[in-house]
Amino acid sequence: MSTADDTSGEDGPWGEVTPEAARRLLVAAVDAFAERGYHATTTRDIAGRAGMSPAALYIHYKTKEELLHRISKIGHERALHVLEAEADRDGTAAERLAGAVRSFVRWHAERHTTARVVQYELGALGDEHRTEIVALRRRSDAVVRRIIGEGVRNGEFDVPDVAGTTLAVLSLCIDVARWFDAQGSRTPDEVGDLYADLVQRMVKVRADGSAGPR
Amino acid sequence: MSTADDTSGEDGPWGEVTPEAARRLLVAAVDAFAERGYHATTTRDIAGRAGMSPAALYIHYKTKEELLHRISKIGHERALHVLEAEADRDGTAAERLAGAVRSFVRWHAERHTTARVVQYELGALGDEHRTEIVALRRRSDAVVRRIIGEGVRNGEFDVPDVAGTTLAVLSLCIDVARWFDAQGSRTPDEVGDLYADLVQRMVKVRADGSAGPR
DNA sequence: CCGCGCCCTAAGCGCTTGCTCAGGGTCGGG
DNA sequence: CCCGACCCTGAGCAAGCGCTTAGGGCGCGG
Repeated sequence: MSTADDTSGEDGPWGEVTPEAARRLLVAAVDAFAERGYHATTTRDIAGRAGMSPAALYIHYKTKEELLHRISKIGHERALHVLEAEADRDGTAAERLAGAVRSFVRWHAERHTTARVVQYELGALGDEHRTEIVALRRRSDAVVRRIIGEGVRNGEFDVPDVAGTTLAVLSLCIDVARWFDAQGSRTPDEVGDLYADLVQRMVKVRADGSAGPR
Repeated sequence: MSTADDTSGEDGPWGEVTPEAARRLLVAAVDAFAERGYHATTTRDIAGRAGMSPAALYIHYKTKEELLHRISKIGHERALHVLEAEADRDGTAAERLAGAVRSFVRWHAERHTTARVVQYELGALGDEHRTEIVALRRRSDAVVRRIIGEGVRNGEFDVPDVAGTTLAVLSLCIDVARWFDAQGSRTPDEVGDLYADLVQRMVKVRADGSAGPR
């Protein structure tokens, strides 16, 4: 019946999708795409979950791919917003990195249904739509890279390969969407705290004075 | 410890697929599944890449899903073998963990086409086939957990949450298959070294005597 | 009451899908 | 020469796909 989507702290993740019927279709599409994948989901399935006939979908969306694009764009924007909000706070680089990882991971765990579509189904987008989304992802990368770079510059962090470590941190967070199980024993908060700690350890200078590898 | 177990070479990992035509079909399927995804790949596409007619596929495989199963099973077995070989070496827990991560990551980068199919398309397997594969994945988890647990017990590692950290380490390695780009600037060896170092930092005790989080 | 616009549906079109099947090359043993 | 055995193909079937179109139900100004 209901999905894990209604546990959000905001009044509604898809509140900005304006005609109510269009929103119902979009939420149904998120569930279906997350469960079966984009290509294995039929327009009849989406419409059925929204309580409509297959034809109703095409009143609100031009194609099935446009639905995916809307989901992917809004999802990426939300995730990027979460990341930027933490990155723009005051505090040490370590505090901001921990906050960013914690919030970003929590978002991917809480909203793992959406996140799975957003992360898994990039390849199903058309060419122009995909390049638009890839630009959003590059901004996420830039946010994390900036924090790590600042930490390195002011001596908080010891990171020989900033670009590679940024990639690894983002990869770690994003992959939460793949394995997180709402029925499992870990809450999104717990995973966020665990990951924030692990990432801290990856970047912080070590008191024993050992330099980086090589 | 076996000497002639080298899996390198161009046709490398699929040597055990015995009729040559069946192997050609399987390699074609790996490429197609990795490029477009299982559900977006047609049997005509696979057969075409192998230089055969669509009907030829069904002489060697009963269904398209059986092809995916064969790929997924062999891929998981190879990856697990790589992991276990490093875990069974002599040395400290830190050395074995670093070796396991380095080899596992290198495998996912070098063979990222196969790895992508293996990791992305689990959900497209039938029920019995999927449970069989999930059992293999649990064994990978057990291997890493054992090393980390040993390091904790003998004081090499400081890991408050062994199960969670194991999950994170495996997630980090596996996700390499998603983002690794053969045309990119990083070689599989470089990524393996980088990741082995990052994982070391995640688990090793810190000389400044700080305890874990909380 | 009518008539118009807004949403929606029943029906179905053209095409592709996974898969089947009767038959055709080729080759070694009689 | 014929013979199955072995692999493979051309043609195609039933089902399902994304998407379209003609029209129905309903609220509302007149």
